[in-house]
Amino acid sequence: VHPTARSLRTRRSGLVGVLVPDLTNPVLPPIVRGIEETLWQAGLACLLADTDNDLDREASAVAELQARRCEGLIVATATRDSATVHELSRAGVATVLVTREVEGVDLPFVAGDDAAGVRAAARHLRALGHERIGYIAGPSTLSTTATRLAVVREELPGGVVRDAAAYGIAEGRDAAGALLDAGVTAILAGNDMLAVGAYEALAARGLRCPDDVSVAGHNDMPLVDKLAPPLTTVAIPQYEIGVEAAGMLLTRLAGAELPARRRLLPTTLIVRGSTAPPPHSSRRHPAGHSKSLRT
Amino acid sequence: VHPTARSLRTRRSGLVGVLVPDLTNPVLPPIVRGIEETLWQAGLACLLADTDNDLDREASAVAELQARRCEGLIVATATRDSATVHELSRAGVATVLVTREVEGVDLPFVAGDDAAGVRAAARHLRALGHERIGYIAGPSTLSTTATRLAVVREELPGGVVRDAAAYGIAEGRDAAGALLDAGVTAILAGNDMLAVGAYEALAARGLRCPDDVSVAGHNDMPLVDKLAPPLTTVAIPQYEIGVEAAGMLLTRLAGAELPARRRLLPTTLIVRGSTAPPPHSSRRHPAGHSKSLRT
DNA sequence: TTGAAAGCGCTAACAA
DNA sequence: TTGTTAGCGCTTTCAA
Repeated sequence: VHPTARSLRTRRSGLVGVLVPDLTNPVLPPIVRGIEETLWQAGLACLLADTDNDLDREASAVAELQARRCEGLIVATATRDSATVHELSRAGVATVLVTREVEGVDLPFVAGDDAAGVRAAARHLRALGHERIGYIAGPSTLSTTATRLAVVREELPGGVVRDAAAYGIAEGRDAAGALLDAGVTAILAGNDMLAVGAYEALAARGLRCPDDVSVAGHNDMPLVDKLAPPLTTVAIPQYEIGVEAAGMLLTRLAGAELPARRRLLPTTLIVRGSTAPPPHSSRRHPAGHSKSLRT
Repeated sequence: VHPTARSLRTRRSGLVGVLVPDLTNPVLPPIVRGIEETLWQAGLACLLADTDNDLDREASAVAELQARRCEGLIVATATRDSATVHELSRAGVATVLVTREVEGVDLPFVAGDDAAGVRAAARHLRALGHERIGYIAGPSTLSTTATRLAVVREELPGGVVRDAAAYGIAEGRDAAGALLDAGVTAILAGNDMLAVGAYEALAARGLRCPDDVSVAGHNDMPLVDKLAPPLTTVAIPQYEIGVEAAGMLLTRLAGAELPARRRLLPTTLIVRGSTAPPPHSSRRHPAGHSKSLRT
C-alpha cells in the first residue's frame, strides 16, 4: 500500500496539523502526547509546528499545513483575536482550539476549567485570612489571561492586579515587586513561572514565604512541588485535554455533531507550603494553642 | 500546487519522522524545536511520534513512518541494542540518532558531550575535597548511561555506583539512600531527576545539602536552579543538538558526505549551591581563617 | 462476484 | 525554447 497514491485518489492525507506556541513550555508536552496518541490510534499522523508565540509564524505554519492538505488542525497558539484562526473558521477548516480561545469564533474548544481553579485558589487565600491579595495577570492577548482575571475580579473585589507582559520568571518578579509595594499579604500568579518570579521578588526583599507573604500559581508544572516552599498551585489535566481535543477533531472529521462545542475539564487546587495565614493573623495558630482566643 | 500529487510523482514526501521516547522529559522539547525549525526551513515537515519508552511502540512507529514514506528519520528513542534501529541501518534508511546511540551501527549521531560534562562534574567534586563519591547510574539499556558511567569509573576509581531502573525521582531516592548507607559525602547523579531523588533521600535522613552531602546532576532541566539548594549540574546545548541533527539529516538527504559521523556538542558544568567541600574538610573554610592550617 | 479502466494533480521525458 | 503526454499507485466506477 502506498499512502501517497491513496491520498491523491481519496483526497485524504491522513495528516493533522498541531500548532503549539512553544513546546518548551512544560504545560504543552503532555497535551501534545494526548493528541498524538489519540490521533495515532485513529490512523492519523501529527505534523508538529512550533510558532514560538509569533503571529507571523502561526500564519505561515497554517498556510503550509493547509498546503500539505492536513485534514484538520489542532491549534494551541491562538491569541484572543487571531486573524489566522478567524480565517480558518470562515473557510470551514476542521479545527479544534486548545487552551487558548478566540473571540467571535465558534470553533470547538478544549481546556482545563481555569475559572474553577482560580476561584478555588482565590477562596483558599481568603479562607486563610488574607485580605490584601495581589494578582499577577499574564499577557492580555491570551484568552487564558482574560478567563482567570475575570474570576479574580469577581472573587477578590478589592484585589490589586498587575499585568505581566509574558508568562516568564522575570516578568513575575517585577509584577510581584509592585504588588509587594502595594502591601499585599498574598500573591496569586497567572501561572507557575510568574509564581517563581514572585518567589524571587520576596527573596530580594528579605521576605519569607509563606510566613510573610503567601504565593500561589497555576499549572502545577514539574518540580514546583520541590521548591522551597513547595508551591500551592492549580493542576490541570493536560494529557486529558490533549486526548479530548483529538477526540473532538476525530468526531468532527467523521462528520458527526459534537455534544458540546466547549469542553472544560476539571482542575484541582493543590495546596502546598507556599500558602498560609497572613502575619499577625489569629488563624496562624490552631485555636487550642492560641492565647488570644483563650482570653 | 498539490503536494500529494507531487509526492506521488517525485517519490518524495517532504516528511521526516521524529521519534521521541517521552516528550514530557524536559530535555526533549528544546531538541524537538531545533529539529522542527531547521527542517521546516528546508521545506520538510515533522511527523512526531512519541514511543513512551516502549520498544514495541518504537517498532510500530517506525513501520508507520516508513509506510508513510518519510524521507528520513530522526531517532531519539534508541536503546543500545535497538533491533529496530539496526534494521533501519541495514535497510539504508536515512536516519540520524540523537542523544541515544546504538552499538554496532554506524548511523550519524548527535549529542551533548556527556563524557566531558561528567568528567568536569567528577573533578569538581574531587577538587572540593570529596573522596567517597557515589554515582547514580541510569538504566543500563541506554547509551547515555554507559557513556557517563565509563567516565565515572575513570575519574572516580574508588567510587560507589548504584543503578537506577529509570531516570526518575523515586529511583534516585532509593539509589541515593543506598549510597548514603555506603558513607559517601557526595552524590553524582546520572540526570537531574535522579538528583532530585537524592535531595529527597537526604531530607529523609535529616542530612543537609551541601553541608553534609553534595549533589550534582545532569541536563540542567528547568527550575533546578530554583531548588533549595540550587542544583549543580551539567548543561547540554539541547536546541543546538536538534539543529545539528536536522542539519545532518538534510546533508544526508542531499546525498552529500557528512564531515563526521558523530557530532558531540560542548556541555558546561554549572556550579550552583548543591556542591561544597565535605564535612570536616579543611577546605570548607578559607585558609586564612582555618586554625588547623595555622598550627 | 470478479476484473478492467479511468483518473486524482503533478512532473519529467520527449517532441515539436 | 515551449508544449504535449505518459504515468506515479491507488480507489472507484462500470462492465463482464
